[in-house]
Amino acid sequence: MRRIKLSDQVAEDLRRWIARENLGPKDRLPPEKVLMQHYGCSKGTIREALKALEVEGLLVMQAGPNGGPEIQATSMETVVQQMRQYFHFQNLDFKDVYELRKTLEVMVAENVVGRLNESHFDRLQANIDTCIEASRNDDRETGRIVEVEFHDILCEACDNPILLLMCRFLNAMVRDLVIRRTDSLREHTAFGQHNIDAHIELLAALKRRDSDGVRQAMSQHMHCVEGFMSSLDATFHMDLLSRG
Amino acid sequence: MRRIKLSDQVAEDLRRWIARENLGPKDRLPPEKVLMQHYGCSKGTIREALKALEVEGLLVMQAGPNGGPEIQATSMETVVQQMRQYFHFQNLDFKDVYELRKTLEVMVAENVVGRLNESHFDRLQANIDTCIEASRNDDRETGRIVEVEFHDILCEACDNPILLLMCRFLNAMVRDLVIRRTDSLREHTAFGQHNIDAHIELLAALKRRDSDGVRQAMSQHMHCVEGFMSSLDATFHMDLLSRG
DNA sequence: CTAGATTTGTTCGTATGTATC
DNA sequence: TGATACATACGAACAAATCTA
Repeated sequence: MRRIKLSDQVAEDLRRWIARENLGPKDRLPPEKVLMQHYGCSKGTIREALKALEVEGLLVMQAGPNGGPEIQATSMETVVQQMRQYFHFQNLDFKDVYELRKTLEVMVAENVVGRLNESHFDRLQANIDTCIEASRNDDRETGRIVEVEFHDILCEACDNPILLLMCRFLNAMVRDLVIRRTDSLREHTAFGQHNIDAHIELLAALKRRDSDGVRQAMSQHMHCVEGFMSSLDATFHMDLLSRG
Repeated sequence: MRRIKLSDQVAEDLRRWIARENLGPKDRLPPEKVLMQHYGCSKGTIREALKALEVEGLLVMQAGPNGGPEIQATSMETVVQQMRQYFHFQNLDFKDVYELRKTLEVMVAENVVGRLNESHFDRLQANIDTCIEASRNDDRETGRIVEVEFHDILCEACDNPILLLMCRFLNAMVRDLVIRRTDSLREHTAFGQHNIDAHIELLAALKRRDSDGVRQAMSQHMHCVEGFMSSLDATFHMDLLSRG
Protein backbone atom coordinates (compact mmCIF):
# COMPACT_ATOMS: atom_id res chain seq x y z
CA MET A 1 0.00 0.00 0.00
CA ARG A 2 1.47 3.29 -1.13
CA ARG A 3 1.13 6.39 0.95
CA ILE A 4 -0.98 9.12 -0.64
CA LYS A 5 1.18 12.04 -1.67
CA LEU A 6 0.53 15.31 0.12
CA SER A 7 0.14 17.17 -3.18
CA ASP A 8 -2.54 14.68 -4.24
CA GLN A 9 -4.44 15.19 -0.99
CA VAL A 10 -4.37 18.94 -1.53
CA ALA A 11 -5.47 18.52 -5.15
CA GLU A 12 -8.41 16.34 -4.13
CA ASP A 13 -9.39 18.82 -1.41
CA LEU A 14 -9.32 21.66 -3.94
CA ARG A 15 -11.58 19.69 -6.29
CA ARG A 16 -14.06 19.10 -3.50
CA TRP A 17 -13.86 22.76 -2.57
CA ILE A 18 -14.67 23.85 -6.12
CA ALA A 19 -17.62 21.47 -6.19
CA ARG A 20 -18.89 22.43 -2.71
CA GLU A 21 -18.62 26.20 -3.17
CA ASN A 22 -20.00 25.71 -6.66
CA LEU A 23 -17.20 27.75 -8.18
CA GLY A 24 -17.36 28.34 -11.91
CA PRO A 25 -15.46 30.05 -14.71
CA LYS A 26 -13.93 33.43 -13.80
CA ASP A 27 -13.93 32.53 -10.08
CA ARG A 28 -10.53 32.28 -8.47
CA LEU A 29 -8.85 30.11 -5.90
CA PRO A 30 -6.66 31.87 -3.31
CA PRO A 31 -3.09 32.58 -4.47
CA GLU A 32 -0.30 30.13 -3.73
CA LYS A 33 0.87 32.00 -0.63
CA VAL A 34 -2.53 31.77 1.05
CA LEU A 35 -2.92 28.12 0.10
CA MET A 36 0.51 27.41 1.62
CA GLN A 37 -0.66 28.85 4.94
CA HIS A 38 -4.08 27.15 4.73
CA TYR A 39 -2.70 23.67 4.12
CA GLY A 40 0.49 24.28 6.09
CA CYS A 41 2.74 23.00 3.35
CA SER A 42 5.36 24.37 1.03
CA LYS A 43 5.16 26.11 -2.31
CA GLY A 44 6.35 23.09 -4.29
CA THR A 45 3.58 20.94 -2.89
CA ILE A 46 0.90 23.53 -3.64
CA ARG A 47 2.28 24.00 -7.13
CA GLU A 48 2.12 20.27 -7.85
CA ALA A 49 -1.48 20.16 -6.65
CA LEU A 50 -2.44 23.14 -8.82
CA LYS A 51 -0.55 21.55 -11.72
CA ALA A 52 -2.80 18.52 -11.46
CA LEU A 53 -5.97 20.61 -11.73
CA GLU A 54 -4.36 22.59 -14.53
CA VAL A 55 -3.70 19.41 -16.53
CA GLU A 56 -7.29 18.37 -15.97
CA GLY A 57 -8.29 21.66 -17.57
CA LEU A 58 -10.04 22.89 -14.43
CA LEU A 59 -7.99 26.06 -14.04
CA VAL A 60 -5.33 28.31 -15.51
CA MET A 61 -2.67 30.15 -13.58
CA GLN A 62 -2.68 33.93 -13.87
CA ALA A 63 0.26 36.13 -12.88
CA GLY A 64 0.06 39.68 -11.68
CA PRO A 65 -2.16 41.55 -9.20
CA ASN A 66 -5.61 39.97 -8.78
CA GLY A 67 -4.07 36.94 -10.44
CA GLY A 68 -4.01 33.45 -9.01
CA PRO A 69 -5.55 30.15 -10.12
CA GLU A 70 -8.57 31.00 -12.28
CA ILE A 71 -11.23 28.35 -12.66
CA GLN A 72 -12.47 27.46 -16.12
CA ALA A 73 -14.74 24.85 -17.61
CA THR A 74 -12.72 21.93 -18.89
CA SER A 75 -12.60 22.26 -22.66
CA MET A 76 -13.79 19.54 -24.99
CA GLU A 77 -10.38 19.51 -26.67
CA THR A 78 -8.75 18.58 -23.36
CA VAL A 79 -11.06 15.60 -22.86
CA VAL A 80 -10.79 14.44 -26.46
CA GLN A 81 -7.00 14.54 -26.10
CA GLN A 82 -7.24 12.40 -22.96
CA MET A 83 -9.42 9.90 -24.77
CA ARG A 84 -7.01 9.70 -27.71
CA GLN A 85 -4.20 9.15 -25.23
CA TYR A 86 -6.10 6.27 -23.63
CA PHE A 87 -6.40 4.47 -26.94
CA HIS A 88 -2.67 4.76 -27.61
CA PHE A 89 -2.15 1.55 -25.64
CA GLN A 90 -5.31 -0.21 -26.89
CA ASN A 91 -5.03 -1.82 -30.26
CA LEU A 92 -7.70 -0.13 -32.27
CA ASP A 93 -9.08 -1.00 -35.65
CA PHE A 94 -10.80 1.40 -38.00
CA LYS A 95 -13.79 -0.94 -37.88
CA ASP A 96 -14.17 -0.16 -34.15
CA VAL A 97 -14.37 3.52 -35.04
CA TYR A 98 -16.90 2.99 -37.79
CA GLU A 99 -19.11 0.58 -35.87
CA LEU A 100 -19.91 3.57 -33.67
CA ARG A 101 -19.66 6.29 -36.28
CA LYS A 102 -22.28 4.61 -38.45
CA THR A 103 -24.74 4.91 -35.59
CA LEU A 104 -23.76 8.16 -33.88
CA GLU A 105 -23.26 10.34 -36.94
CA VAL A 106 -26.76 9.44 -38.07
CA MET A 107 -28.09 10.36 -34.62
CA VAL A 108 -26.36 13.73 -34.86
CA ALA A 109 -27.64 14.38 -38.36
CA GLU A 110 -31.22 13.76 -37.31
CA ASN A 111 -30.71 15.76 -34.13
CA VAL A 112 -29.55 18.93 -35.86
CA VAL A 113 -32.36 19.04 -38.44
CA GLY A 114 -34.14 22.35 -37.88
CA ARG A 115 -31.57 23.54 -35.39
CA LEU A 116 -29.00 24.85 -37.89
CA ASN A 117 -28.89 28.59 -38.49
CA GLU A 118 -27.63 30.60 -41.47
CA SER A 119 -24.15 30.79 -39.96
CA HIS A 120 -23.99 27.00 -39.84
CA PHE A 121 -25.15 26.69 -43.43
CA ASP A 122 -22.57 29.22 -44.58
CA ARG A 123 -19.75 27.40 -42.85
CA LEU A 124 -20.85 24.03 -44.19
CA GLN A 125 -20.98 25.45 -47.71
CA ALA A 126 -17.56 27.07 -47.28
CA ASN A 127 -16.22 23.74 -46.09
CA ILE A 128 -17.50 22.00 -49.20
CA ASP A 129 -15.96 24.70 -51.38
CA THR A 130 -12.60 24.20 -49.67
CA CYS A 131 -12.87 20.46 -50.31
CA ILE A 132 -13.56 21.05 -53.99
CA GLU A 133 -10.59 23.38 -54.21
CA ALA A 134 -8.31 20.85 -52.50
CA SER A 135 -9.60 18.13 -54.82
CA ARG A 136 -8.72 20.25 -57.87
CA ASN A 137 -5.18 20.72 -56.57
CA ASP A 138 -4.80 17.02 -55.73
CA ASP A 139 -4.06 18.14 -52.16
CA ARG A 140 -4.99 14.92 -50.42
CA GLU A 141 -3.69 15.79 -46.96
CA THR A 142 -5.78 18.92 -46.43
CA GLY A 143 -8.67 17.39 -48.34
CA ARG A 144 -9.02 14.56 -45.87
CA ILE A 145 -8.72 16.89 -42.88
CA VAL A 146 -11.24 19.45 -44.11
CA GLU A 147 -13.77 16.72 -44.92
CA VAL A 148 -13.80 15.62 -41.30
CA GLU A 149 -14.34 19.23 -40.25
CA PHE A 150 -17.71 19.11 -42.03
CA HIS A 151 -18.86 16.63 -39.40
CA ASP A 152 -17.29 18.71 -36.62
CA ILE A 153 -19.41 21.67 -37.69
CA LEU A 154 -22.53 19.52 -37.86
CA CYS A 155 -22.31 18.19 -34.32
CA GLU A 156 -21.75 21.69 -32.96
CA ALA A 157 -25.48 22.23 -33.33
CA CYS A 158 -26.32 18.98 -31.53
CA ASP A 159 -28.27 19.58 -28.31
CA ASN A 160 -26.94 16.49 -26.56
CA PRO A 161 -23.51 17.36 -25.10
CA ILE A 162 -22.58 13.70 -24.62
CA LEU A 163 -23.31 12.85 -28.23
CA LEU A 164 -21.37 15.94 -29.26
CA LEU A 165 -18.28 14.87 -27.32
CA MET A 166 -18.38 11.34 -28.64
CA CYS A 167 -18.66 12.42 -32.26
CA ARG A 168 -15.87 14.96 -31.85
CA PHE A 169 -13.72 12.18 -30.45
CA LEU A 170 -14.57 9.82 -33.31
CA ASN A 171 -13.78 12.55 -35.81
CA ALA A 172 -10.40 13.05 -34.14
CA MET A 173 -9.75 9.33 -34.46
CA VAL A 174 -10.70 9.41 -38.15
CA ARG A 175 -8.17 12.20 -38.65
CA ASP A 176 -5.52 10.13 -36.87
CA LEU A 177 -6.36 7.17 -39.08
CA VAL A 178 -6.42 8.96 -42.39
CA ILE A 179 -3.65 11.54 -42.38
CA ARG A 180 -0.07 10.92 -43.33
CA ARG A 181 -0.98 7.89 -45.35
CA THR A 182 0.54 7.28 -48.72
CA ASP A 183 -2.16 5.35 -50.48
CA SER A 184 -2.66 5.45 -54.19
CA LEU A 185 -3.83 8.67 -55.79
CA ARG A 186 -6.67 6.88 -57.55
CA GLU A 187 -8.26 5.75 -54.29
CA HIS A 188 -7.90 9.17 -52.74
CA THR A 189 -9.47 10.89 -55.71
CA ALA A 190 -12.51 8.63 -55.67
CA PHE A 191 -12.74 9.02 -51.89
CA GLY A 192 -12.62 12.80 -52.09
CA GLN A 193 -15.22 12.92 -54.85
CA HIS A 194 -17.63 10.77 -52.88
CA ASN A 195 -17.24 12.96 -49.81
CA ILE A 196 -17.98 16.11 -51.79
CA ASP A 197 -21.10 14.61 -53.36
CA ALA A 198 -22.35 13.20 -50.07
CA HIS A 199 -21.79 16.47 -48.21
CA ILE A 200 -23.62 18.44 -50.90
CA GLU A 201 -26.56 16.07 -50.69
CA LEU A 202 -26.56 16.25 -46.89
CA LEU A 203 -26.48 20.03 -46.84
CA ALA A 204 -29.39 20.20 -49.28
CA ALA A 205 -31.48 17.81 -47.19
CA LEU A 206 -30.63 19.76 -44.04
CA LYS A 207 -31.75 23.01 -45.65
CA ARG A 208 -35.03 21.33 -46.66
CA ARG A 209 -35.40 20.11 -43.06
CA ASP A 210 -36.01 16.70 -44.57
CA SER A 211 -35.41 14.36 -41.63
CA ASP A 212 -35.80 11.16 -43.60
CA GLY A 213 -33.55 12.39 -46.38
CA VAL A 214 -30.89 13.49 -43.90
CA ARG A 215 -30.89 10.16 -42.10
CA GLN A 216 -30.71 8.22 -45.31
CA ALA A 217 -27.97 10.39 -46.80
CA MET A 218 -25.80 10.23 -43.69
CA SER A 219 -26.32 6.49 -43.26
CA GLN A 220 -25.29 5.81 -46.83
CA HIS A 221 -22.38 8.24 -46.55
CA MET A 222 -21.01 6.41 -43.50
CA HIS A 223 -21.26 3.04 -45.19
CA CYS A 224 -19.40 4.32 -48.23
CA VAL A 225 -16.67 5.91 -46.14
CA GLU A 226 -16.25 2.69 -44.18
CA GLY A 227 -15.81 0.89 -47.48
CA PHE A 228 -13.13 3.29 -48.62
CA MET A 229 -11.33 3.03 -45.29
CA SER A 230 -11.31 -0.76 -45.38
CA SER A 231 -9.74 -0.68 -48.84
CA LEU A 232 -6.83 1.26 -47.40
CA ASP A 233 -4.15 -0.32 -45.26
CA ALA A 234 -5.63 -1.35 -41.93
CA THR A 235 -2.47 -1.47 -39.84
CA PHE A 236 -1.48 1.72 -38.11
CA HIS A 237 0.26 2.94 -35.01
CA MET A 238 -0.39 6.64 -34.74
CA ASP A 239 1.14 9.05 -32.29
CA LEU A 240 -1.90 9.62 -30.12
CA LEU A 241 0.16 11.11 -27.30
CA SER A 242 1.55 14.38 -28.57
CA ARG A 243 -0.50 17.56 -28.76
CA GLY A 244 -1.14 19.74 -31.74
CA MET B 1 0.17 35.60 -25.84
CA ARG B 2 1.35 33.74 -22.78
CA ARG B 3 4.77 32.20 -22.65
CA ILE B 4 4.80 28.41 -22.59
CA LYS B 5 5.88 27.14 -19.20
CA LEU B 6 9.13 25.23 -19.07
CA SER B 7 7.49 22.30 -17.28
CA ASP B 8 4.92 22.03 -20.07
CA GLN B 9 7.62 21.96 -22.71
CA VAL B 10 9.39 19.17 -20.84
CA ALA B 11 6.10 17.28 -20.42
CA GLU B 12 5.34 17.49 -24.13
CA ASP B 13 8.87 16.34 -24.98
CA LEU B 14 8.50 13.36 -22.66
CA ARG B 15 5.20 12.40 -24.34
CA ARG B 16 6.88 12.49 -27.74
CA TRP B 17 9.78 10.50 -26.29
CA ILE B 18 7.41 7.78 -25.10
CA ALA B 19 5.66 7.66 -28.48
CA ARG B 20 8.87 7.71 -30.52
CA GLU B 21 10.71 5.07 -28.49
CA ASN B 22 7.47 3.11 -28.36
CA LEU B 23 7.73 2.72 -24.60
CA GLY B 24 5.07 0.64 -22.92
CA PRO B 25 3.99 -0.59 -19.48
CA LYS B 26 6.86 -1.62 -17.19
CA ASP B 27 9.33 0.56 -19.09
CA ARG B 28 10.86 3.41 -17.15
CA LEU B 29 11.86 6.99 -17.82
CA PRO B 30 15.21 8.15 -16.42
CA PRO B 31 15.11 9.28 -12.77
CA GLU B 32 14.57 12.92 -11.87
CA LYS B 33 18.27 13.58 -11.40
CA VAL B 34 19.12 12.48 -14.94
CA LEU B 35 16.21 14.40 -16.43
CA MET B 36 17.38 17.53 -14.58
CA GLN B 37 20.76 17.26 -16.29
CA HIS B 38 19.26 16.33 -19.67
CA TYR B 39 16.89 19.30 -19.78
CA GLY B 40 19.16 21.57 -17.78
CA CYS B 41 16.45 22.65 -15.40
CA SER B 42 15.64 22.31 -11.73
CA LYS B 43 14.00 19.55 -9.76
CA GLY B 44 10.75 21.43 -9.27
CA THR B 45 10.32 21.91 -13.01
CA ILE B 46 10.95 18.23 -13.75
CA ARG B 47 8.56 17.20 -11.02
CA GLU B 48 5.79 19.39 -12.43
CA ALA B 49 6.31 17.87 -15.87
CA LEU B 50 6.18 14.33 -14.47
CA LYS B 51 3.14 15.31 -12.42
CA ALA B 52 1.32 16.19 -15.63
CA LEU B 53 1.97 12.77 -17.17
CA GLU B 54 1.03 11.18 -13.85
CA VAL B 55 -2.34 12.94 -13.84
CA GLU B 56 -2.91 11.77 -17.40
CA GLY B 57 -2.39 8.24 -16.14
CA LEU B 58 0.66 7.68 -18.33
CA LEU B 59 3.04 6.85 -15.49
CA VAL B 60 3.41 6.25 -11.77
CA MET B 61 6.32 7.39 -9.64
CA GLN B 62 8.25 4.68 -7.84
CA ALA B 63 10.57 5.43 -4.94
CA GLY B 64 13.62 3.43 -4.00
CA PRO B 65 16.44 1.76 -5.94
CA ASN B 66 15.53 0.91 -9.53
CA GLY B 67 12.59 3.23 -9.02
CA GLY B 68 11.72 6.24 -11.12
CA PRO B 69 8.83 7.11 -13.40
CA GLU B 70 7.26 3.84 -14.56
CA ILE B 71 5.14 3.94 -17.68
CA GLN B 72 1.71 2.37 -17.61
CA ALA B 73 -1.27 2.21 -19.92
CA THR B 74 -3.78 4.89 -18.99
CA SER B 75 -6.58 3.13 -17.15
CA MET B 76 -10.18 3.34 -18.24
CA GLU B 77 -11.14 4.66 -14.81
CA THR B 78 -8.83 7.65 -15.31
CA VAL B 79 -10.45 8.57 -18.61
CA VAL B 80 -13.98 8.04 -17.33
CA GLN B 81 -13.17 10.33 -14.41
CA GLN B 82 -11.92 12.99 -16.83
CA MET B 83 -15.10 12.70 -18.86
CA ARG B 84 -17.27 13.03 -15.74
CA GLN B 85 -15.26 16.10 -14.80
CA TYR B 86 -15.89 17.65 -18.19
CA PHE B 87 -19.64 17.34 -17.78
CA HIS B 88 -19.55 19.03 -14.39
CA PHE B 89 -19.80 22.39 -16.16
CA GLN B 90 -22.19 21.27 -18.88
CA ASN B 91 -25.81 21.13 -17.86
CA LEU B 92 -26.74 17.55 -18.42
CA ASP B 93 -30.13 15.95 -18.43
CA PHE B 94 -30.80 12.28 -17.78
CA LYS B 95 -32.47 12.23 -21.21
CA ASP B 96 -29.09 13.01 -22.79
CA VAL B 97 -27.67 9.96 -21.05
CA TYR B 98 -30.51 7.70 -22.11
CA GLU B 99 -30.66 8.89 -25.69
CA LEU B 100 -27.24 7.24 -26.04
CA ARG B 101 -27.71 4.42 -23.58
CA LYS B 102 -30.76 3.15 -25.45
CA THR B 103 -28.61 2.69 -28.53
CA LEU B 104 -25.22 1.71 -27.14
CA GLU B 105 -26.34 -0.80 -24.51
CA VAL B 106 -28.22 -2.68 -27.22
CA MET B 107 -25.09 -2.67 -29.38
CA VAL B 108 -23.09 -4.09 -26.48
CA ALA B 109 -25.67 -6.75 -25.73
CA GLU B 110 -25.64 -7.99 -29.31
CA ASN B 111 -21.87 -7.75 -29.44
CA VAL B 112 -21.26 -10.01 -26.45
CA VAL B 113 -23.61 -12.80 -27.54
CA GLY B 114 -21.48 -15.91 -27.86
CA ARG B 115 -18.45 -14.21 -26.36
CA LEU B 116 -19.34 -14.65 -22.68
CA ASN B 117 -17.62 -17.45 -20.79
CA GLU B 118 -18.66 -19.34 -17.64
CA SER B 119 -16.90 -16.81 -15.42
CA HIS B 120 -18.99 -14.02 -16.91
CA PHE B 121 -22.21 -15.98 -16.42
CA ASP B 122 -21.31 -16.71 -12.80
CA ARG B 123 -20.62 -13.07 -12.05
CA LEU B 124 -23.82 -11.93 -13.75
CA GLN B 125 -25.82 -14.46 -11.74
CA ALA B 126 -24.07 -13.41 -8.53
CA ASN B 127 -24.90 -9.80 -9.34
CA ILE B 128 -28.59 -10.64 -9.74
CA ASP B 129 -28.53 -12.51 -6.43
CA THR B 130 -27.03 -9.50 -4.70
CA CYS B 131 -29.77 -7.32 -6.17
CA ILE B 132 -32.46 -9.66 -4.89
CA GLU B 133 -30.88 -9.63 -1.45
CA ALA B 134 -30.70 -5.83 -1.42
CA SER B 135 -34.31 -5.65 -2.54
CA ARG B 136 -35.40 -7.88 0.35
CA ASN B 137 -33.62 -5.58 2.82
CA ASP B 138 -35.05 -2.43 1.22
CA ASP B 139 -31.46 -1.32 0.72
CA ARG B 140 -32.06 1.11 -2.12
CA GLU B 141 -28.61 2.70 -2.20
CA THR B 142 -26.63 -0.49 -2.82
CA GLY B 143 -29.44 -1.91 -4.94
CA ARG B 144 -29.16 0.89 -7.47
CA ILE B 145 -25.37 0.67 -7.56
CA VAL B 146 -25.20 -3.09 -8.00
CA GLU B 147 -27.77 -3.00 -10.79
CA VAL B 148 -25.51 -0.74 -12.85
CA GLU B 149 -22.63 -3.15 -12.23
CA PHE B 150 -24.55 -5.75 -14.21
CA HIS B 151 -24.05 -3.62 -17.30
CA ASP B 152 -20.41 -3.00 -16.38
CA ILE B 153 -19.81 -6.75 -16.40
CA LEU B 154 -21.59 -7.13 -19.72
CA CYS B 155 -19.51 -4.61 -21.63
CA GLU B 156 -16.31 -6.16 -20.29
CA ALA B 157 -16.77 -8.86 -22.91
CA CYS B 158 -17.33 -6.35 -25.70
CA ASP B 159 -14.65 -6.56 -28.40
CA ASN B 160 -14.89 -2.89 -29.36
CA PRO B 161 -12.77 -0.89 -26.89
CA ILE B 162 -14.41 2.40 -27.88
CA LEU B 163 -17.89 1.06 -27.26
CA LEU B 164 -16.64 -0.37 -23.98
CA LEU B 165 -15.34 2.99 -22.78
CA MET B 166 -18.49 4.83 -23.77
CA CYS B 167 -20.77 2.41 -21.98
CA ARG B 168 -18.61 2.45 -18.87
CA PHE B 169 -18.85 6.22 -18.90
CA LEU B 170 -22.63 6.17 -19.33
CA ASN B 171 -22.92 3.69 -16.49
CA ALA B 172 -20.88 6.02 -14.29
CA MET B 173 -23.23 8.86 -15.18
CA VAL B 174 -26.24 6.69 -14.31
CA ARG B 175 -24.68 6.05 -10.92
CA ASP B 176 -24.14 9.77 -10.42
CA LEU B 177 -27.76 10.42 -11.36
CA VAL B 178 -29.35 7.77 -9.24
CA ILE B 179 -27.46 7.60 -5.96
CA ARG B 180 -28.11 9.74 -2.92
CA ARG B 181 -31.62 10.50 -4.03
CA THR B 182 -34.46 10.36 -1.58
CA ASP B 183 -37.34 9.43 -3.79
CA SER B 184 -40.33 7.51 -2.53
CA LEU B 185 -39.86 3.94 -1.44
CA ARG B 186 -42.69 2.78 -3.69
CA GLU B 187 -40.95 3.98 -6.84
CA HIS B 188 -37.66 2.46 -5.83
CA THR B 189 -39.25 -0.88 -5.07
CA ALA B 190 -40.93 -1.07 -8.47
CA PHE B 191 -37.71 0.09 -10.12
CA GLY B 192 -35.65 -2.57 -8.38
CA GLN B 193 -38.12 -5.31 -9.21
CA HIS B 194 -38.12 -4.39 -12.89
CA ASN B 195 -34.34 -4.45 -13.01
CA ILE B 196 -34.15 -7.89 -11.44
CA ASP B 197 -36.71 -9.31 -13.87
CA ALA B 198 -35.04 -7.70 -16.89
CA HIS B 199 -31.58 -8.88 -15.90
CA ILE B 200 -32.82 -12.44 -15.39
CA GLU B 201 -34.42 -12.43 -18.82
CA LEU B 202 -31.27 -10.97 -20.38
CA LEU B 203 -29.01 -13.54 -18.76
CA ALA B 204 -31.22 -16.37 -19.98
CA ALA B 205 -31.23 -15.06 -23.55
CA LEU B 206 -27.46 -14.61 -23.42
CA LYS B 207 -26.99 -18.22 -22.29
CA ARG B 208 -29.21 -19.36 -25.16
CA ARG B 209 -27.09 -17.22 -27.50
CA ASP B 210 -30.37 -15.83 -28.78
CA SER B 211 -29.29 -12.64 -30.53
CA ASP B 212 -32.79 -11.44 -31.30
CA GLY B 213 -34.00 -12.17 -27.78
CA VAL B 214 -31.04 -10.33 -26.29
CA ARG B 215 -31.54 -7.26 -28.45
CA GLN B 216 -35.23 -7.14 -27.72
CA ALA B 217 -34.80 -7.66 -23.98
CA MET B 218 -32.13 -4.98 -23.67
CA SER B 219 -34.04 -2.52 -25.79
CA GLN B 220 -37.17 -2.93 -23.71
CA HIS B 221 -35.15 -2.79 -20.50
CA MET B 222 -33.59 0.55 -21.47
CA HIS B 223 -36.96 2.06 -22.34
CA CYS B 224 -38.39 0.98 -19.00
CA VAL B 225 -35.43 2.33 -17.06
CA GLU B 226 -35.70 5.64 -18.89
CA GLY B 227 -39.33 5.80 -17.88
CA PHE B 228 -38.49 5.20 -14.23
CA MET B 229 -35.76 7.82 -14.34
CA SER B 230 -38.06 10.44 -15.84
CA SER B 231 -40.57 9.83 -13.05
CA LEU B 232 -37.89 10.81 -10.56
CA ASP B 233 -36.79 14.36 -10.01
CA ALA B 234 -34.93 15.58 -13.08
CA THR B 235 -32.94 18.39 -11.52
CA PHE B 236 -29.58 17.44 -10.18
CA HIS B 237 -26.18 18.89 -9.63
CA MET B 238 -23.87 16.07 -8.73
CA ASP B 239 -20.31 16.29 -7.53
CA LEU B 240 -18.63 15.05 -10.65
CA LEU B 241 -15.25 16.41 -9.62
CA SER B 242 -14.18 14.39 -6.61
CA ARG B 243 -12.68 10.92 -6.86
CA GLY B 244 -13.64 7.70 -5.19
C1' DC C 1 16.59 -8.49 10.42
C1' DT C 2 19.44 -4.67 10.06
C1' DA C 3 22.13 -1.25 7.59
C1' DG C 4 23.21 1.28 3.73
C1' DA C 5 22.22 2.91 -0.93
C1' DT C 6 19.03 4.86 -4.20
C1' DT C 7 15.25 7.49 -5.56
C1' DT C 8 11.12 10.10 -4.73
C1' DG C 9 8.72 13.52 -1.58
C1' DT C 10 8.85 17.91 0.83
C1' DT C 11 10.70 22.15 2.76
C1' DC C 12 12.94 26.70 2.81
C1' DG C 13 15.19 30.64 0.80
C1' DT C 14 15.98 33.47 -3.11
C1' DA C 15 15.73 35.48 -7.58
C1' DT C 16 13.31 36.57 -11.83
C1' DG C 17 9.43 37.27 -15.02
C1' DT C 18 4.88 39.24 -15.73
C1' DA C 19 0.53 41.58 -15.41
C1' DT C 20 -2.04 45.44 -13.14
C1' DC C 21 -2.49 49.96 -11.41
C1' DT D 1 7.32 55.11 -15.41
C1' DG D 2 7.48 52.76 -11.18
C1' DA D 3 5.41 49.97 -7.45
C1' DT D 4 2.85 45.97 -6.26
C1' DA D 5 1.19 41.23 -6.40
C1' DC D 6 1.45 37.22 -8.29
C1' DA D 7 3.45 33.08 -10.80
C1' DT D 8 7.75 30.89 -12.46
C1' DA D 9 12.20 28.97 -11.70
C1' DC D 10 16.51 27.75 -9.24
C1' DG D 11 19.39 25.38 -5.56
C1' DA D 12 20.42 23.18 -1.40
C1' DA D 13 18.96 20.46 2.05
C1' DC D 14 16.39 16.87 4.65
C1' DA D 15 12.64 13.24 5.18
C1' DA D 16 10.51 9.09 3.71
C1' DA D 17 10.08 5.02 0.99
C1' DT D 18 12.09 0.86 -0.94
C1' DC D 19 15.40 -2.31 -2.62
C1' DT D 20 19.63 -5.10 -1.70
C1' DA D 21 23.38 -7.07 0.58
